[in-house]
Amino acid sequence: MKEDNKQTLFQAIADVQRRRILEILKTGEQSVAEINDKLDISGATLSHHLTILKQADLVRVRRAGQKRIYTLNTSVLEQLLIMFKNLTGQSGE
Amino acid sequence: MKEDNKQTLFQAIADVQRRRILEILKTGEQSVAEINDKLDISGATLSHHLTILKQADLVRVRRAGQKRIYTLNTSVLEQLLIMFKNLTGQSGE
DNA sequence: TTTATATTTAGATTATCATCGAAATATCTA
DNA sequence: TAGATATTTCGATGATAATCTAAATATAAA
Repeated sequence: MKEDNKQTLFQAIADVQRRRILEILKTGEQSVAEINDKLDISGATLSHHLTILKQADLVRVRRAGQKRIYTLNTSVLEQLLIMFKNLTGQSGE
Repeated sequence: MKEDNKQTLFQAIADVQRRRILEILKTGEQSVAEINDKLDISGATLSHHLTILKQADLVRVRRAGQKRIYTLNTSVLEQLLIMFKNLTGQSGE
């Protein structure tokens, strides 16, 4: 993975709200409004965070009527875990 | 682990120079000057990054004459790996 | 004890980032 | 088509953060 993408990924998970969004999405795909119910930030701020997570390819979106449904992208999460192991030399076992 | 410490950890690894420092230390303990030889930043900036890594408890220091020798703190790296796995929902195997 | 070496601290600058309210866009429904 | 709902975009603001040079501190050597 290119260093730029790596940086985008590590940066994306550096924010506590974005990590919360990822954990919320772990429980299943959800609309923006549903995610927003579980956080204490404005819609504009949530939208901003979702943009960053999208850029990092950590989440995917699809439309459903007026709603937009966000899901986790597990393959990138796997890559992230591998990069972390490489970073630290931890085998994880 | 407290959310504050978690944030400190994720923040610490969000910077590319600090990740480089961790990778440099993977090859073994080193003095500040030795680390600096492998990076293209000023001594002051390196010192700043080392402070942040120390606060996150990702590295440890000991003195040896005028030098200060930095080492990785593997136990915190293990904890961080666990947090990564939790975040990503990946078993890692 | 003066000088050299190693590293940190101080202070300043510039850039990035999280956040908000308001406005814009897009879709659906009546 | 008009109004309601869902989400994003705009523009601004305050807070952090990365970086540098210069000065300070600490240790070692001459």
